[in-house]
Amino acid sequence: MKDVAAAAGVGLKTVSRVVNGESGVTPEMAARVQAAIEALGFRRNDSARLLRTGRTASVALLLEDISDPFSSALSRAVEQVAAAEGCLLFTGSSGEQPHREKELALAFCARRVDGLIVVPAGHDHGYLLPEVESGTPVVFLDRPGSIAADAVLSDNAGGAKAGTAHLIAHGHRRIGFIGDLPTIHTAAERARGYREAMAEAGLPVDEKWIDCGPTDRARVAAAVHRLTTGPDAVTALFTANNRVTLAALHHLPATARPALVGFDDLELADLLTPALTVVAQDPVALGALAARRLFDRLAGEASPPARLEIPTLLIPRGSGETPPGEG
Amino acid sequence: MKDVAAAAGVGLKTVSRVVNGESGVTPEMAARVQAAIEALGFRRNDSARLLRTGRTASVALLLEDISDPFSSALSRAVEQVAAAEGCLLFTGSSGEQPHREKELALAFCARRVDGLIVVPAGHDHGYLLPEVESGTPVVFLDRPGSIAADAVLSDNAGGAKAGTAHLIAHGHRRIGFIGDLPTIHTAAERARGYREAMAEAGLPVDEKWIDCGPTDRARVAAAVHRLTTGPDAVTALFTANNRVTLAALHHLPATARPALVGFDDLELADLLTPALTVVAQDPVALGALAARRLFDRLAGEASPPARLEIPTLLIPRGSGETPPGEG
DNA sequence: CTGAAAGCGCTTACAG
DNA sequence: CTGAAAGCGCTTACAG
Repeated sequence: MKDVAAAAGVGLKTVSRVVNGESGVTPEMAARVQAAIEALGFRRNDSARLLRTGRTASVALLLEDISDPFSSALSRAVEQVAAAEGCLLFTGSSGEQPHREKELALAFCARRVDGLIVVPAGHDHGYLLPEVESGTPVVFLDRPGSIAADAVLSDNAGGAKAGTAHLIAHGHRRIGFIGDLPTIHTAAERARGYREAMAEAGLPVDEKWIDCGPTDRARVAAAVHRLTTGPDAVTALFTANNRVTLAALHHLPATARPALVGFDDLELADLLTPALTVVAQDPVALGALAARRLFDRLAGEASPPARLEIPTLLIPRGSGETPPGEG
Repeated sequence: MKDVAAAAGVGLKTVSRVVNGESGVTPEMAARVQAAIEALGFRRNDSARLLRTGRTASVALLLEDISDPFSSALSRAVEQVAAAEGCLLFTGSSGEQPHREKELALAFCARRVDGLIVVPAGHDHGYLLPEVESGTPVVFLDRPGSIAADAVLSDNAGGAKAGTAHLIAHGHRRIGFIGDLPTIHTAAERARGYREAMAEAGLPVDEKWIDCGPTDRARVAAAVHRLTTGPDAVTALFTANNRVTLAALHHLPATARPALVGFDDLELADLLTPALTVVAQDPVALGALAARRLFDRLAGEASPPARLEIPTLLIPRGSGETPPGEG
């Protein structure tokens, strides 16, 4: 910019004005500056500009794993809102590791992102307190955080309850629940919804029917096997997230399958035989709302932190409507 | 930082040294600075630091649509390499719109990202020339760009050729090809592979068998209908990307289906009836190689721009092994 | 071991 | 309409 000013024989401020399209520059002056800009191949350094301005026109989205379809759908929704606000988007994956979540979040804050959307991996977000206090808005997404800040969540309990009730309505009394690690908020909430539906129907829950743990194939396969064989086998299964459902589908016998309802929709769910009944989340709505909230905070919204919930949708397709003893 | 220096009664440089863990500070001095840092809640502003340093420790990945499973897999792979290099990652989606690609790419460059990985939406990348010349490495991913720069691609023609040859090997002579817009490089390459396989087998290609266009459901449905009905119906179909395959699966009759091979793997492909035979790309390898290449350039690698190709993998699962007239 | 000066590339306030 | 000065928050190069 200094070079451009020198080449055009004008002051720095005039170049700045031309670059920013500000008014109050004579056409001839502007033309001279423009010529110098092109001759030198000048391109404004936005990082420098933003340093002076105080904001960075960027927000960060901290996900569990961007390659997961749920995460990537969130990401696109956030990106769209950010773009409309003229903000660029940093993304990062914690891989469900609390130390990585913290490391990435603080790295984003050190860059002075204007705001931060976090899908929590850990349970202690005290490290974000100084950032929040110094004015960086934080919105938790998909799971609540441990500090006072907005949170945008699915109605996990309600969805699981509806899915379980759906199985009950189709005659099932012995229903298995295979979920994620109970330390994960969404997993705990979905288990709660399952229990609520059973309780409201007056059905006893055998604790052996509830199997929570990591979502790797082997563990889910073992759970499926344990729950669906033997004299005490369940007649229906509620699989509490997309990875569990996927793994279960791979390990369920082709014939004599229990009824199945999964939490989270899958891309080819409707083409399976039978088609898969799911409780679908709306990741686009979740991401958009979280981003909207973040920018509202940035715009000065000062109401107390809120927990916003997005409803889920039960989509009956076949696998959840088979009566017990048939399947 | 100035405040910290004042509070600790030391020079600015001493604070800088403590913050950066540089040696050459007496323990008592360091303790005093540390105390001031904590009292004031000081956190270093990396953006300012990086302005002085000349780099930004960030790279950008410009995708077609981050919510697409192929894109999000690329993204995770790139992120992993970037993280290992201590770089944060900007992501953005062009939505297949050239003007948006340009807008985003230039915005990233204006932030002075250290490097840029682009999945091209447009065909003219002349606008990136000044950036490349001024030292910002650019790597094209999935599709080549119009300027001299590294490109990391799948073996699209080879994969489509293998998939088509597979159908031929199973007795098909009338094979339909449903693809993306022919202006998209990958689509054109896959069509070329199809033609090559047919030619090598000495099979004539009726131009009516080749249907290229946008990948929306309606258009693909029409193509499927046109190709698979009437006296001239094909006995097999090659669907040239994940969206086309998905749409075709939804519109193919449940019975009397033509044999089917799809380009790109799908998450539940193995659980369909019949299971879906695909030519799988390796998005993780693609993303990792592109990122690797970018950082090699950043590290000074000065060889001429190269086109790097990742092989595809034919995965026979059932839908591509049915002979003609059975289906 | 420690710090005052200059500068990264821009903008904000302020004179002319 | 135009520009010189000061400053955003840090680091680099250099004295002490």
